[in-house]
Amino acid sequence: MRIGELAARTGVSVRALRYYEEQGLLDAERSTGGQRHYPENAVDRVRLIQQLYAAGLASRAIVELLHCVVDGNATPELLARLASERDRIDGRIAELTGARDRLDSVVTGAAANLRTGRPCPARAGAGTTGAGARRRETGPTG
Amino acid sequence: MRIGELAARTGVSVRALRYYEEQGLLDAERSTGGQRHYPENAVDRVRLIQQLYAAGLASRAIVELLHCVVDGNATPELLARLASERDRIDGRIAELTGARDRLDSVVTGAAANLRTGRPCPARAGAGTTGAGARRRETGPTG
DNA sequence: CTAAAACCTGACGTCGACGTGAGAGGCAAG
DNA sequence: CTTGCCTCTCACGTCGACGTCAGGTTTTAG
Repeated sequence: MRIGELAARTGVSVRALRYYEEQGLLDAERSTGGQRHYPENAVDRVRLIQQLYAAGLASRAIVELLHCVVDGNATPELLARLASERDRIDGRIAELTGARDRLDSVVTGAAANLRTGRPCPARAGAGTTGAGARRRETGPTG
Repeated sequence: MRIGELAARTGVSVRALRYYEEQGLLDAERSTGGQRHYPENAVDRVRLIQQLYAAGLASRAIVELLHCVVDGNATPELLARLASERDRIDGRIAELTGARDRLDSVVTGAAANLRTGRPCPARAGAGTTGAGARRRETGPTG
């Protein structure tokens, strides 16, 4: 298929597909006219790339990973890097979970305020869920 | 405390603290000489800001959230936005979890390759998918 | 054939959270 | 006073994954 169809089927832009090729993430055969032609499995490949990008991996890391997946070239160093990437993702998940809980407590508290008509619980003293909402602004203007 | 101490105690750069002020996330009293002075609770404030940044919230969203937390101004619209941010974080967590599992299977499979000396399992069963849409390619060991 | 898509290669623009360097001023100590 | 560190305000630089515009070519439809 040509680049437009691949873009449509994967949901990524044509520009992005060219960018992937530029980064060595995706290769294509060329027609006599110079147009790119992709095999069916390019769809899955692009989806994998997207997933890895979404995970926060840089294109350079993805390139190496793909070399492993596609060419079967895996060195212990690469594996170590990928494992470390994995751990970083784990860390991010933990961060996000913490932040989500925090945000949750803020939202919950604020919603309660709307109902009670009182100022934010942060001022009243600590969080409703106790998720670290002790943002006691013992400060300036009231 | 002055900006250098706040930076040291929070682990963020001086530049970042000035940036937060520029974005309306953090305010400071000024000495006659124009230097910023922060109260103790600024430490917690900065940590909250960092956590929200880490969660992927943009400074604009954080500003509004802080207005809620600090000033007690929460509109239903703001709450809806924050709730939607929360859901986005949830989505990100799901994305990351999926990507991590995927990465995991690649690493595990590649490690198995190193031991067996065989090419990547992606090739062995590649057929149409190439990059492996199926995460069943994980090796026997774990 | 023509016209219209779709595609091509550059190459500059974007956005966000700062980094970094310049040049000048504040602040405590001697 | 001077020294020396910290701080101030611009204001341009960065990095990554593209967006977008320009100008030309290939493919497809009629």
